[in-house]
Amino acid sequence: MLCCMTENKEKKKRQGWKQNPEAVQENILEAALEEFAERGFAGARINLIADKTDTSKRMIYYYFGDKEGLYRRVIEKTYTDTRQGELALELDLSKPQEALRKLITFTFNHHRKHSDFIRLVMIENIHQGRHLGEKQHFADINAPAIQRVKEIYSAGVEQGVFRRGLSAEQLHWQISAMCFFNVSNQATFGAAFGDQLFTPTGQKELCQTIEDTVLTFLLHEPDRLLK
Amino acid sequence: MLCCMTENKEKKKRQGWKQNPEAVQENILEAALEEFAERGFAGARINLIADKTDTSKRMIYYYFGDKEGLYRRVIEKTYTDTRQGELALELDLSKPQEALRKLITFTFNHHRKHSDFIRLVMIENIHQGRHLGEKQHFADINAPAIQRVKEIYSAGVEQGVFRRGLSAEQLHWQISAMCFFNVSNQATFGAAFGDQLFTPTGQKELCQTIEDTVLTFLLHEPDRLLK
Amino acid sequence: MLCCMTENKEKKKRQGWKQNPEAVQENILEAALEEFAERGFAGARINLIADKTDTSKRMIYYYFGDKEGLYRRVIEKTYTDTRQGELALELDLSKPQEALRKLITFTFNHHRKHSDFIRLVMIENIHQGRHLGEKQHFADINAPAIQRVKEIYSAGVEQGVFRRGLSAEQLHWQISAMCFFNVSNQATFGAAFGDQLFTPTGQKELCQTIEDTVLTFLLHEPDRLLK
Amino acid sequence: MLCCMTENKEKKKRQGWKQNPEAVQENILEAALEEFAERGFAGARINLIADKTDTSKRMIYYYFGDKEGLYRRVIEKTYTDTRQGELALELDLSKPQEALRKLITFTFNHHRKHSDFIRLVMIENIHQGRHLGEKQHFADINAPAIQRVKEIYSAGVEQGVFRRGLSAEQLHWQISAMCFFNVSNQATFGAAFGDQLFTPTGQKELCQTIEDTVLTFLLHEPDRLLK
DNA sequence: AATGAATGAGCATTCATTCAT
DNA sequence: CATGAATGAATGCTCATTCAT
Repeated sequence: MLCCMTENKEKKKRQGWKQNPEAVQENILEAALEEFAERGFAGARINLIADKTDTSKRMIYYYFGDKEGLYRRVIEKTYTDTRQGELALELDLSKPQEALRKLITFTFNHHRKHSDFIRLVMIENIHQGRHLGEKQHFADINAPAIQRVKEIYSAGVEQGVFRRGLSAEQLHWQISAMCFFNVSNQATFGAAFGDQLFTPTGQKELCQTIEDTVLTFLLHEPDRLLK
Repeated sequence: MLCCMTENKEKKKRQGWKQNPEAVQENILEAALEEFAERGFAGARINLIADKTDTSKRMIYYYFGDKEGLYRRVIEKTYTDTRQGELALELDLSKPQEALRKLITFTFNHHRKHSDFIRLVMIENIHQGRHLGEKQHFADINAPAIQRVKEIYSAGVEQGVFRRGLSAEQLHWQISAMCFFNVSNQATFGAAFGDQLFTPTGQKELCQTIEDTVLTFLLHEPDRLLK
Repeated sequence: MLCCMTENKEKKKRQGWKQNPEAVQENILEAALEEFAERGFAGARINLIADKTDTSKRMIYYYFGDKEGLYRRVIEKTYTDTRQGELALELDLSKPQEALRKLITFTFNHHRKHSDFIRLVMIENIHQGRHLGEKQHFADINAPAIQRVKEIYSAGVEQGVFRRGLSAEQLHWQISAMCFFNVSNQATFGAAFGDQLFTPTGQKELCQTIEDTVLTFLLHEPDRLLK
Repeated sequence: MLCCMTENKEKKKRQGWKQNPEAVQENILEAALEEFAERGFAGARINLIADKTDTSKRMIYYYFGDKEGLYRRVIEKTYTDTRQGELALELDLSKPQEALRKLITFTFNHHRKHSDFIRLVMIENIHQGRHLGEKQHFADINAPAIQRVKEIYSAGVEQGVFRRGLSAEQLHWQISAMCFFNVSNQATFGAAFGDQLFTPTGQKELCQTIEDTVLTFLLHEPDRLLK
């Protein structure tokens, strides 16, 4: 009553929006995103999520069933938000090289700014993708990402700028790999090899390098006569 | 009746190596590696680690102090083992292109085979590298990885095969990024975009692509006159 | 089989008062008082406290946070109860000597009857008073004890019965010391010097002696011309 | 090996006196006294005692059997040392008042200086004197303490200075009570009623008061005609 | 729709103690 | 005499979850 009861923290909650189920759920999802991204699924604490919320622990169970249900919804929301954010980017397909560089720069910066998303993806990979929900639905959410690359690549091939025979999927994979790794593995890579790559100028150069790498690969036939 | 059984498992333990502290520690570390890699730090259960062991839970605390101490030692061991495994690879510096392809193939396959290592690195990145121990020591362990690339690149430049002005660090980063991502993000990438990349042939092509990408980048000056 | 039983005791618990947080806390505090008084802080076992309770171990943590939090509350409650018990005593200030004897008899008997309180005070002194909570609050709880003595002494001085120049604080200290020691050190004193003082008649005489000692001190100027 | 193994602290131990069983035991007893006095029986940790020692934990078991055996020996030693210390005090029985004041001053200061002894006695009282060993032996150790008072009192009565009919036992009890309580309850009494009594001057006055109290009681017949 | 009270199962950790040499 | 390695049994505490209103 007076002292402890760690589980019932007095909280000054904005009460105005009560009676609005969707807002309450949204509010819970935001809190959960933070917590899951910071501590992983097992490390996250329902109590702490509730504390970050303007509602109570009981409501989490009311709306999401259990911890896993909440986590699933967080994952889904995070992917959806991310892909929707990407759709806002406008590309000029008449200049395929420029478009591709723009897409890479965008992805690079987007991932840097949304480390919560990156962390959540890592966490979900540790869980071997068990919480991605219905496969088809998940695929649908993500389809636009490849589509984007495909449009640019096709335009480039049509204009005779890019070489033929490459798959948009692999191109997207290359871009993803480097833009993702840049954020996901910064801690260990920096500790192992120094932080030069992660300074502001290091990052600018790295982004440039990724663009150059992908573009060079699109422009030049690889040499397999080894020396 | 049922409740206590977890701790009393009749275990057929090899008793021969008792009184051999190093073997006992090694045995614990192996069990812990599995468990941490599978469930993360928070999700790992000391009891389950002990069960995989030929000794008891008590000995874990005897030798490693607490869960975090054990985890730290697992991380250190995993990195050390990995880097030492890499040193076994012999490269012929007189043929830089071939050497680089060989290094990439090796890294690609090594990472695929050691998904425990990959998972542990991901986990540690989620923890923001808090358990890597003394920074200098960790850097020392990892230094050879860059050194390898530097030797190949320097040889290539000297022989006029590779273009000048690139950093070995960035090259290592590129290779790492793609070989690591291939394993670390297989679950989410596969679910989002299909498993073609992760079939046996898909993987063969992907490895080839990584090699081509890096080599092309080393051979051709990038085109920055955008079209 | 046997090993888990301590926690699963079939206990006939009065269920009527559930959902009554204050009663539950009170119930826990009583059980804890017994246990702490009997075994000290370190020796007390949360499981045993829970067993003496009509609720579960979990509720101890729910309401008191941890063992120390519970102990703190027990100490506070014990002091509060004791001081409040003392306030019930009615004293006739028109007869200061009688009033003082009555106060001493009361204190003597009170301490004998409440050996739990005495033991808890000893335990807390061994812990060097670390759990007494906010100093001012603790002082406020105890203030009435001195006030009582002060009233009697002032009345006695005004009536010309007691000599001037003594402090109520020291008088309270004298009374406390002897009434407390009588209970607190009975075990060792009895073992060392025999149990005569602790038989019913021995105790009656001892109480009388304490009264005589304090009163004689109040009536007669001490002789410091040593012989 | 490298990091934890909390139980095997590297200790720079004076090795010179090894092979001397009595010195080893003495060394252990001193360490144990500190630890038991500071934390009580249940709170004391065998590991910490061993750490304070110049020998190992195993030796504690070798010489003392178990924790309780060690504690018993500590109690016995403490009482023995204390009583022997008291025998050093020389008293002039031709001046009984002076002798008694001297004895009280000595006891008062002795207890202040040996708070370890006081704490251990408190602890043993909490354990209800269960570890005092053979009763007769313990009584023999303590007998001199009363004897001392008896000599003074008898001398005083013979010289017509002290009134007749009092018991040396009670006198010793009075002195003990106040001198003991002064140290044992300083923490709680100070917190409850302020620290004035425990400042250097406060203590000087308190000692004086104890002397005055006891002597006045010895010189004046108590007044039982209450007013 | 909402909530404070309640909880069983299990968690990391610690303890005094004994074994093997 | 001496010691590093080993251990069973508990200990304090936490977790996600459900009850009762």
